[in-house]
Amino acid sequence: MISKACKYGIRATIFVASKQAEGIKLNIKDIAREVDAPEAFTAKILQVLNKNHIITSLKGPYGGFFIEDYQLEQAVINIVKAIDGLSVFQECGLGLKQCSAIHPCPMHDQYKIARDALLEAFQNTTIRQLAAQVNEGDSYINNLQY
Amino acid sequence: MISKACKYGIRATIFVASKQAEGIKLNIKDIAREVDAPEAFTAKILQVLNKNHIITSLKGPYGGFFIEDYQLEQAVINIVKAIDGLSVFQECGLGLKQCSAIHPCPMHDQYKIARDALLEAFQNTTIRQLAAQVNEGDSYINNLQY
DNA sequence: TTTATAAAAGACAATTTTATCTTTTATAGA
DNA sequence: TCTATAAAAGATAAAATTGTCTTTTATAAA
Repeated sequence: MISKACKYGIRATIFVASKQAEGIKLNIKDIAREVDAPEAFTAKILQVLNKNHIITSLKGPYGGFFIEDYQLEQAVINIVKAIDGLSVFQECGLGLKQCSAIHPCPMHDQYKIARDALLEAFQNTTIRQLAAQVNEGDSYINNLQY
Repeated sequence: MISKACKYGIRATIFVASKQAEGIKLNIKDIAREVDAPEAFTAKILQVLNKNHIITSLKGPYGGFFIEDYQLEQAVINIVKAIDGLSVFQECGLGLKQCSAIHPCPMHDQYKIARDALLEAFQNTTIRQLAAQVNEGDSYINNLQY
């Protein structure tokens, strides 16, 4: 569906966003711990997110990751775009290289409904909205430990 | 979303199903060529499909793959189940190990809509329906060559 | 300017998925 | 029974994804 890297990236972004009000910078270790993702791998992903202006980073002491106001308004699809690309939202459900209304695979219509629902989910949701949910305690970005 | 193996498997099954009326058996080479999939890999996938009673195979001369009447009525989700398992239809969109109404990820509701649409697509479609579409020339299981 | 800190960059390793090749087994017909 | 045929099974290989470790670069404060 969406790569693990991308899922880690979204969770990390939401976490950073959820701390924006506090005006602090977060380091890799804290982010990885919070979202339950491998630290070094998370570092690589955060690098990509910074390069794509999803979040912002600053090196050195008192450095770390944070998110700027305008970045909070971005739709989550931009995170997917930065890490996985947009192909999930375009590809054929049965793997045909070209699949469209004029040369459809047998599942084209039904699959398109699901794929468009996915697109809508990621397109119509901003990072700010997700962070707010977490801050209000309505949802979570980490795993329950049992 | 769904593995390449699974997509090959669905296309192969539809092809075999589309030839049912002719009462012939198809060999690996012909199936692989038709659905534009690597031959040896397709062989492995057909093996799994046979084991899971999605299609039927017979060894030896005049052998090959075919589909029986009762197998045509199966929903495509059974192919996915045989090859990838059902986790796509259950997993969290952000990769949480447990994500449900009581411990939701921030995208739970929107993602569930897409995931359920996907489930519906695969659950409410039978192999017979897809084969019929192909036979009527309304859709395709191979790539256009350009 | 020096030192400590934290991310960036680069090299590498493990795992999973995709793909191929060889040998074995089943089966039909001569 | 022998032979030819086609799938099954098994062993590998290649590629992609996930994950780790080390070195370099930027920056803030003393």
